[in-house]
Amino acid sequence: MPENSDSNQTLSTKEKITNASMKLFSELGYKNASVRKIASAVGIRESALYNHFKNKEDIFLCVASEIFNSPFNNDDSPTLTSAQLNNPKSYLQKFVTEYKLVTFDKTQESLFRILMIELLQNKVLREGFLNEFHNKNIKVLSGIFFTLMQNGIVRSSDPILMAHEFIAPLFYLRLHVTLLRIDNLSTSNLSSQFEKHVDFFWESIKV
Amino acid sequence: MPENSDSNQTLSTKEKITNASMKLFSELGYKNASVRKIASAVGIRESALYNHFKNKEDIFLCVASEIFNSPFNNDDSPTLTSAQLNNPKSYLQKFVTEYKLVTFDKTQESLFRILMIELLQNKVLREGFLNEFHNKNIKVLSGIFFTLMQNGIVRSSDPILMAHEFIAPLFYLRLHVTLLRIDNLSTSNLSSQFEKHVDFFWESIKV
DNA sequence: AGAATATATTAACAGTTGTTCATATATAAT
DNA sequence: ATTATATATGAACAACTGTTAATATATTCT
Repeated sequence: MPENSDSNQTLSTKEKITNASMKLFSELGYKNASVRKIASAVGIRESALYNHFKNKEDIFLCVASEIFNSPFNNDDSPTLTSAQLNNPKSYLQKFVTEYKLVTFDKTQESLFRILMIELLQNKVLREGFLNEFHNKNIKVLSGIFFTLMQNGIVRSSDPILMAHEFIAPLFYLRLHVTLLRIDNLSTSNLSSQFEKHVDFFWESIKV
Repeated sequence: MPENSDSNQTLSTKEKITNASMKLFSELGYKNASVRKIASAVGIRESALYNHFKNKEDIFLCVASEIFNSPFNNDDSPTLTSAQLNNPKSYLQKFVTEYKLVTFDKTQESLFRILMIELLQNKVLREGFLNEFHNKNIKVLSGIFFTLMQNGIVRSSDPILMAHEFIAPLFYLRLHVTLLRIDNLSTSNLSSQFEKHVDFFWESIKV
């Protein structure tokens, strides 16, 4: 039996629930997204939810589990190839392009909203944020900057500090975009700032 | 009649309510901080709250109004004195010291938590964040960078971009500290990063 | 002193919450 | 076709929500 999750029609009830929950959690937060709201968004009664999930928290965990396995973390090669060593700025540009893509992707935006809404109230999300979002990025980037420093391509400094300085404006930008989009405000000004950041940063570290 | 708000004893009931509410809102968020929890934290019944505030939202607005009139925004002279022109790095250091102070201040931390918890769900807070937190800082800083550029003290670039690059790591750092402190984790590593940011940034822009 | 005002309490309200149960209706397996 | 399984429904539950009303107790004013 075809259990597709793609187009529209042949979605299993369980998938419909997670989709509707993702939307409602990202708009209302955990507490305000009641099981009745979720159920009616799916088109069933609230008691029917319990045939697919143990309870409300189970639904949330199912949605939240998607937050940290972004496409972002997988295809990032943690080591520099010699080709990338020859053009380090373009490597940073590629990183930022990916980051920008995630920022403007609809699904990733919903997940990011959930993360930000519940970040201060949910320990699991906090740990995921620090480990998967922050530390993983810092580790990858600081490794790259370390190599670049050793080869005399960028100025000598603390690689971890440099990674922090590189990632922080991207995160800040992503949050900014997310906030504007909630109120349907234009983000065209911010869109180009991703690339400008790379330019500025490269000017800051190139030797 | 002495209506002090300082030490401990002679707090008016209204002040007790706002204090308890600030604590509960910052720990639980708006929805989870019920009027009964607030009342019992003060030591009265929930109905007595309505002698001091119109409703729950009124309490929240009273607390939230403190978020954006931080000591931070007032004594910041928006123009550079000639003395500051002679030592521009120390001006940035002063800015960051202030930012760091606010980050580790207990009251400001509670208010920042409330802001971050409700940011994505409360339009007023979103607007306050963008206007009072972001735009005001960008305006002050970009003005300074503009002057420094004109005097050939820092490298030529977009002053607004430069302000963004300067403020983003500070915000990211503040969020990071806030998250760690929720779980009573050590922030000693991060504490020194504020100063390191100034050093790194100054190296990035000095001509 | 007594009158007036401010602030507290108890009780109740209507609505919402997450969850469970018995039961009905589809779908699949034999 | 009959049985078994998965999934839906409607009703109910206890707990909690913000808020109001009637009433009691302090505090302040004259």
